[in-house]
Amino acid sequence: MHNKLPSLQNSIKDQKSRFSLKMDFSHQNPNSNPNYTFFPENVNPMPDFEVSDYLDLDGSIFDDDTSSEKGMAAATELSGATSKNSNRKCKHGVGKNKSELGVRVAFRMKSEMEVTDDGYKWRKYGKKSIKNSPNPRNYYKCSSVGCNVKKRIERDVKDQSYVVTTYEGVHNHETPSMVYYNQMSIMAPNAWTFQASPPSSSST
DNA sequence: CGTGTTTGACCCGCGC
DNA sequence: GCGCGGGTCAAACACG
Repeated sequence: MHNKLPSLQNSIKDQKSRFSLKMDFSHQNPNSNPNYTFFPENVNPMPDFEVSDYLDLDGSIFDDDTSSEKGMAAATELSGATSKNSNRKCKHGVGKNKSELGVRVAFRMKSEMEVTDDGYKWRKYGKKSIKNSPNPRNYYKCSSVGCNVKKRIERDVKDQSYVVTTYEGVHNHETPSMVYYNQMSIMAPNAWTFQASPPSSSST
């Protein structure tokens, strides 16, 4: 259950932290200027966006608030929808089973947008209408070479205002944004100082 | 022209 | 054995 793998929790929490980072990215253009990560403190970049649950679909549920009930419901649905897949091999061996891919984590968040940018580059490879769900499920693969991480995005059946994002596997690379950030930090460390300062409120 | 999306077809496991 | 449902492929297409 919870204590099966300490590294698992760390991995999940790491993904969550990256996910939080991504929300910052999504406010600005994530690919052009990662230095805009830090939005003005007095501005809520995405007022309708909040991570409510994050789940390990192998059975454990990590909830950091009282929304565990919702998380449980989502986990039940998702595990039901994916349990078969966890036991089967894809026809071409492209799809790996759980043991090969690593952890599977589902984020359930309130968002108007179905596609949110988490800093990684994803390529859509499928779309499927799901039984008992009015909304289709979208399938994405990480575009990075050698990275087999996948994610599924679908709207919550019970609450359409929530989006369920299921990550399968762990990235073996940094986010493109972070790579860019690191490179720029090395090449021109001073270039970042101007924006490290809080946004000037005197602009009004 | 390179890259990403769309979408119909196909494959596979499971339940009946 | 058959049908259903979910996951993936890959050709065609769109776009910058």
